Amino acid sequence: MRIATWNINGVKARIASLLTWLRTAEPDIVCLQEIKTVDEGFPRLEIESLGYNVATHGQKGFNGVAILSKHPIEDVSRGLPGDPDDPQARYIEAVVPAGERIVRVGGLYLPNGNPIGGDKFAYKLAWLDRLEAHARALLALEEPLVLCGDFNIIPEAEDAKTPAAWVNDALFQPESRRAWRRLLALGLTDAVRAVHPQAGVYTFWDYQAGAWQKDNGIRIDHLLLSPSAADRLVDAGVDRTPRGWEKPSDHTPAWVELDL
DNA sequence: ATGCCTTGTCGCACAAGA
Repeated sequence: MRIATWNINGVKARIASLLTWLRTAEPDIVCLQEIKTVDEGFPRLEIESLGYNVATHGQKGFNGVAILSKHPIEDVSRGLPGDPDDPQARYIEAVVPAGERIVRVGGLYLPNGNPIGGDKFAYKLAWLDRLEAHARALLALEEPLVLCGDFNIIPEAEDAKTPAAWVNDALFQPESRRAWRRLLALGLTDAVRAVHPQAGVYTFWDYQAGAWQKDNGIRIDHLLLSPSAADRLVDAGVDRTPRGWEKPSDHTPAWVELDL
């Protein structure tokens, strides 16, 4: 069972690349972020024609998340618990049956949080508090769980080509990184870090200033595993190929293979 | 120090991204 996460920066602008990648990478489950469309605008039929089920949590113009799965998608919930008045579409969760077992998948698009010290940074930290509380509740279920998506957090200096450039950015603030470590302290495993502990594994390269050509990247898209999912961890990694295509997203997919 | 690109929007510039 291969589960991937990809911030595609606009599903309508990226549909051809998405279909190509689905055909070649053949992931079982994909969490998408920044679909940037309402549910009615999501290119559902084209994706379903490749054998995927689709669940979306869209929003006009910004944000928006989705889950694609070759297996049935059950018990879908939309929105991160903890603030029913939060209008931003940044979280979707579902249960996917996998043979004798199930896997619970939470797809998330964490707020960017810039500039630091403002309302947006406070929203990011509050969102992280809500995520920690929800993760704690999910871990109590003792299920195979994958919490994945665009966390907008650079966990450590080795997760950036030029960490000094990020010291005043919300993605690399001590508060953001502390919240990340609190998630790990709950018992969640950073799958890509577990398989690739070395520096230089990136998932995002800015469109500007030739960042991709210089490999001036950061690792901000992550897959966190519950203990029972981590027990079944076979492999994990980052698929850099779509970042090199024409009209790419600035993010590229990260993935995990579980023996479910 | 700033913009560098890219997307979507009741567009013809701007917000938001990271």
